[in-house]
Parts: sequence; structure tokens; C-alpha cells
Amino acid sequence: MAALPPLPDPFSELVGYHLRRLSQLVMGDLAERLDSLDLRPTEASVLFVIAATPGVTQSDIGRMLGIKRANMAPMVATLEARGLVSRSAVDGRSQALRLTAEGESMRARARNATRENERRSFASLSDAERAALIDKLQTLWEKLEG
Amino acid sequence: MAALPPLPDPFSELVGYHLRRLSQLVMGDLAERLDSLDLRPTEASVLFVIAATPGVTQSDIGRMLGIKRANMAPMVATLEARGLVSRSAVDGRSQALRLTAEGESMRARARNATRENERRSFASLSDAERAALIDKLQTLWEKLEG
DNA sequence: TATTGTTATACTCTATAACTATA
DNA sequence: TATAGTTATAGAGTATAACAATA
Repeated sequence: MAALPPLPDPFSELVGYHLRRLSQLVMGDLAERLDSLDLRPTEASVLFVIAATPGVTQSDIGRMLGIKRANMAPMVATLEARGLVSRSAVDGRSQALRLTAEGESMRARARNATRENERRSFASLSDAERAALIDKLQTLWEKLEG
Repeated sequence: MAALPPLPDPFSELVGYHLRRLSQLVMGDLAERLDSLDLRPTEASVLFVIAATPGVTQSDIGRMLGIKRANMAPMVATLEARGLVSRSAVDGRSQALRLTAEGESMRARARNATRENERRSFASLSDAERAALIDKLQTLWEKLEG
């Protein structure tokens, strides 16, 4: 088996590169864990938002999670077709989204998969380090979103 | 204009979520900056590796950057067709990759775009904080790669 | 006029499988 | 047997443009 060649110099100064590389690996592990539920990471995040804020519209979810309306539409349609999410009219154009009983059960399982993903990915960090890292990352992306 | 709804609770504990969100925004900004060069972020990273380790094979690049052989092949073919990269046989199956003069000029421009991307994305971090963040991210992804 | 939801479409990046040629 | 390179193909996620219906 060939040894893993080391990463050459220019990358050692690039936060963005290491960010992307770690994100790719973490999301890949999460995708594997969610695969048995036939759920994509993005779909899981949508279930989490609906559970936390019942009656939310899909436009609002898109704004919270940074997902375009055009991409929310088919995803919510799929979740509804699977019986995980229900819609009820708010007004003539908006629809309130809620989890069905089956959707709530799916959310709970997705939550477990996500917790295991976090444990496996960040086991080497103390609770304080993890919290500090979250804070740093969140501060950075919120600055870029404006 | 509607206010941005705040992210609900469950995400506040998830490193992975904030990692992915930041990575997405940073890479989106980099993609925009590279667009005028008609270069994708992944292609730029390949130019960086070839410049730093002339004569490297595409299999080695894939191992360094976490890109599969199957995805390296068409990318290198494109870079060669554009006159940015040249190939020379190492043995009957491997080919040494080098930047052409035009490839080196492209690399330099991509490097500038990347530097501007880093400056814009992480302006709020001190040099020490940036270095510490790189170290933390790299340590984490290298653990997950084994 | 602005917003919600929708459809169509394209692109980047990643993944697996199968194949040829060479070591 | 293992490795280098290639081709075909599929999937997730994102992007823009355009449209109908509603506020």
C-alpha cells in the first residue's frame, strides 16, 4: 500500500481549504449514517427546523438554512409524499409545515445519527473546545451572509 | 424586506452544521473570484499541487487532495487541453504533470484570488487565531481520513 | 410591486463500477 | 496481484430564469 503523500506547502496557510476538507469528511460520515433512513443531510436539517418551529413556511426554512426556494420546493414535496411532513394553508400562497407522527419518529432517529456523527468527528475536542469552535464558525459565517 | 429568521436551537450544538455552512459560503466566494479565470476551486487546488511538486502524478494528487482517480482523469484532461498542464511519461502507466508557462501564470492569478478570498472570509481573525484555526481543522480532518 | 411556491435546467463535486494497460 | 489511467453513470447540492397565484 502506498503511503499518503503529504499536502504541499501552499495549503498550510489556507483556512478555506482545511474547512472544506473537514466539512466534506464530516458530511460524508453523516450521509452514511442517514442513508439507512433514506434521508439526505439537507432533508434532516429541514426536519430539525420544522420540529423546532412548527408551522414554519418553506421560504422561512430556506432563509434560515441558506437554501433557495427553488430547491426547497421539490424537497418538501418529497417529504410530504413520504408522509413525514404535513401542509396547511396559512394564506393563499403560504403553507404551514408540521411533522407527522412518522416525521417526528424520523427526526428523532436523524437526531441520533447526527449525535453519533458529531461524537465520531469531534471526539478529540473537549466540551469547551467544541463550544468555542462552534462559536467561532458561526460568527464567521454570519458575517459572510449579510 | 423580511428579517432573517434566527436558526433554531438544535443547530447550536452541532459543529458539523456550522462547519458546512461556513465552508459553503467561503467556497462560493472563491468560486466567484475564480470564475473570471474560468477555473473551478478544485482545478485551482490541482494547479497548486503541481506547482509545488512538479512531476507529480494525478494519482498522487488525488491522494493528497482526497479526489478519486475517476474524477481526476477528466479534470487533468481539461487542464491539458487548455494548455495549462503538460504530461510526460514516467513509465508505461504513470505520467508526470507540470505547469506550462500559461499554467504558471494561471496559478499565480488563482493564488491571488485565493488570497483575496481568505482575506475577505477571515478578516476578523488575527494571524494567531487564523493559524490556530487552521491547525485545529487540519488535525481534525487528518484524524478522520485514516 | 413583492412574495410564495413551482418547474425546468445546468453546473460542481463526489461516488461506484468496469475496463485497459502496465508494474 | 496491484496500480495508473480512463469511461460511463449516478447522486447530492447549488444556481439562475421564468412563471402563476396571491399579498
